[in-house]
Amino acid sequence: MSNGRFDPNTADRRWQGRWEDARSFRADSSSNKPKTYVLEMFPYPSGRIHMGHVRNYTMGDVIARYRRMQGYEVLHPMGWDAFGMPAENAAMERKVHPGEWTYANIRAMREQLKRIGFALDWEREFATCDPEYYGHEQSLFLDLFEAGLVYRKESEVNWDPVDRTVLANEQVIDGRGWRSGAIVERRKLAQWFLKITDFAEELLEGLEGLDQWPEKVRLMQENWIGRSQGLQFRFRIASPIGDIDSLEVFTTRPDTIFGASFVAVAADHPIAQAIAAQNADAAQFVAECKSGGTSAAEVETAEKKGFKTQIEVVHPLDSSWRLPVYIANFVLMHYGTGAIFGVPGHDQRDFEFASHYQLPIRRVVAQAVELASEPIGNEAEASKGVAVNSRFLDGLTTDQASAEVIRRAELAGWGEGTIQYRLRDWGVSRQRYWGTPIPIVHCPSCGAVPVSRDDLPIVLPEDVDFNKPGNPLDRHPTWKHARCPRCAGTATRETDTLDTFVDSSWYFIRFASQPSDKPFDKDEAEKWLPVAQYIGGVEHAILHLLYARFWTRALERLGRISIVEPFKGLFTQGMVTHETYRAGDGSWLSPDEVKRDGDDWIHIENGEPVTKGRVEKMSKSKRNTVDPEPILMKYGADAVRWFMLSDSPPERDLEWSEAGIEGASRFVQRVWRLAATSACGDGDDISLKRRLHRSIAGVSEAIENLQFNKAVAQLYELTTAIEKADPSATRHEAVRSLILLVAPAAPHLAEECWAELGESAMIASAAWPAFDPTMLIEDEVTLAVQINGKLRDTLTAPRGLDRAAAEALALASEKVRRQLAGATPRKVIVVPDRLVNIVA
RNA sequence: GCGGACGUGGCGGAACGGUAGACGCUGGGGACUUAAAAUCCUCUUCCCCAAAGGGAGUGCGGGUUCGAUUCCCGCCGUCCGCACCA
Repeated sequence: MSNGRFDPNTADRRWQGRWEDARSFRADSSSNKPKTYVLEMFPYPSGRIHMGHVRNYTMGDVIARYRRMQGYEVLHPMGWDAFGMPAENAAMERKVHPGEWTYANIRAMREQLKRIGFALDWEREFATCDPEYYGHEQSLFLDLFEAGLVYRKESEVNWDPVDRTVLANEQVIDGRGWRSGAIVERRKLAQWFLKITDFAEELLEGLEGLDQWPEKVRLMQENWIGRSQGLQFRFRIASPIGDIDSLEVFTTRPDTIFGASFVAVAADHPIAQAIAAQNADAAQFVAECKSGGTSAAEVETAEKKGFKTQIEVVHPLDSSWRLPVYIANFVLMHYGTGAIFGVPGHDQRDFEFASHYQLPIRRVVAQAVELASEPIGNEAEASKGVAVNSRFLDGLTTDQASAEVIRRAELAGWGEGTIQYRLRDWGVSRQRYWGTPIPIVHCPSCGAVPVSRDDLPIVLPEDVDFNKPGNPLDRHPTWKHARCPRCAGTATRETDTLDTFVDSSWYFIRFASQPSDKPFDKDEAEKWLPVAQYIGGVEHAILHLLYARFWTRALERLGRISIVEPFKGLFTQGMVTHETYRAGDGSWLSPDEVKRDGDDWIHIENGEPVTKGRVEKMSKSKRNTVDPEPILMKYGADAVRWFMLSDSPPERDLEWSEAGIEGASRFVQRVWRLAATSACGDGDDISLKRRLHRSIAGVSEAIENLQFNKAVAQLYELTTAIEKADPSATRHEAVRSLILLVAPAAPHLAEECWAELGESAMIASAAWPAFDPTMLIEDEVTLAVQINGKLRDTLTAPRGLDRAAAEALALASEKVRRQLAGATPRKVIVVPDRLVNIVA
């Protein structure tokens, strides 16, 4: 065993078995050690682990193992985000039950994860499709329901008339259903919503405290919540239609109120609907607006169009001033009040609309009062300035004028200063089978009634048929028939299931505490929460993270938990990428279908030339994926883990390459050789000792800052230094320390080396090495000598040399004397122990 | 359109305002070997030069500074998020 190569094929399994037997990574909530919670975003059980998972979980594992070695009790769990559409698709395609398919995938992926040797507490594993988990979720839903945070409202969905199913936006391709190819309709269905908007302000303010989150993610959430302050006010309709006698609008620029030329409402605004009911032309225009696409390109190019109604409204600050009302295609029903007043001079959309319909374009804001009569050019001026042509507002700044208009509106009662959010309530209804059933019963006399808690979990029926279109829950022969929990009359179960984002909004709490009689125990959960370090992809920067933050705050409001932010530290890792290859006919080729031929690439099968494309995210469609499993078989877990941490900074993309994994594998063997050949020598090697302590400090710092690529580089340097050193007691000690430093990233190798060095305990329970700060200070330093900022020489000098001595030393340099050629320096800058800059 | 990030050798990337290119990959040369693999040594930013040495250089143009990859201003390019948000 003490010579030859490290053999991961036997070693990996052996140590994984030892860890499992010793329950090395079980998180003990009764431990006296300080606790920490390391979590990676749990995977969807698609059936196979991909490189993105490997990278994500390797990073988390390094943190978890590093913390454990530092003496923390670490919670590092794993589970499965197991509900969702792919299981239903598989059911349709392969005639397997979604549950059967999902659990088979979980078994396969669990084995794959175990093969990589992650320090996970598998005793806490669960899947969100376990009735136990979603039963608790149903009870939490009822908690929110009782707290008034759940409501039902009509909402539009994408409806596939052939498959008779609701489609997600991503399933609508060019206006057609992805499977049926049928033209998708917009249908209104009564759906359940969670009042996330109640928390808009808190969720926004809370971002400020998240100083261990990437700035980018905080900004994305901030923009998503989209707070804007302004005036909400009512126009009186000159001639009321039916019982509608006023029209409410929202503006962020009340200061431009005297620049109004028109008022416009969205096509689905009640006023537009009322008019369309009486006027065929209006009805046609409304229909046209609804059929327009919402893609970025279409929106960009869509012309601003309107339908002029017969209605006029009265200007709130001048009762003799009438404004025409249009139905306009660019006004959105879901923002503000679904109606606007148009100020063409100072809003680009309004400008385009007014130009089209020859409406007045007035200047009411100028950069200076003197410029009041400057005409508006060929685009709107949205910038702030001073009010002009605005009666009593003239001369006030934009902010002052806005405040004044709000003051008058509130005084006179026709409007009030308000805050609008872009954030909308969270629609959680999904017309699908494979999800958490919404625990509600619809009773003809009592309405929507929550299920009795004694009946939880409401379990999905097993005997479902995916061969017919529509929601299997809805057409199941018996499942939906129920008794009303209130009046015991005949009633119908809700057949919608919850959005899978609900499942992932509290799983991190369940990991921390999993009693069987309730979703979690407050005290137990709070031993671990909040998650100290959460790691996942940026694709979840908005929705998942916002929903989880909301859910946690909602539970806090209900007194169920006393934390408000679930994730203290967040890290978003980059993607794993690979080169792409295309055959002559443009079809994508996978990496194992091509080979190198000098500087070119050829198709192995037929020898034809292959075009090498861009490096892109690994994806099935580009066929540039690399399956981790054969790589793990060939190189072992540690080489793969090591490669995942090397080279690229973790927040950036990592390009997979054969050469890269080879390099990682070489390093694993180098460390093994050092351990296998190290002997207890005699004597101190002070320079190696310094090098070692610098490495311990450097690697620790790099891991703390999640700069794994830097930790890796430092370990390479240390390894080289040890290899080059002569045998000594220091060298043997350095090898021991190296093994400890390498352990979080390459744990199997580390265990094997540790045993080889004669240790009887596992390195999994060893302590992280400490460094001696005095060892970081060198007694000789290299002084850079510059002339006018250009490097001319480097000198070795004792540390702590004073300025005069350093200057003298520099001026004595042969190279400096030659460069100066007798000239007298005008000035000399000395940075002690670093450099001397001679200004000539 | 709005918001943000990034731009350094052949490649991935390092560099408290202070020796640019650590470390890895690739490539060249060499050692060991019958040979190969493995391993080890060595070179590898560009230009001039036999060498010693010199010059240029962190997307482009300016600025601040004794000194700028780093700070400031203005461009160019790439990528990401949001998007008719009133």
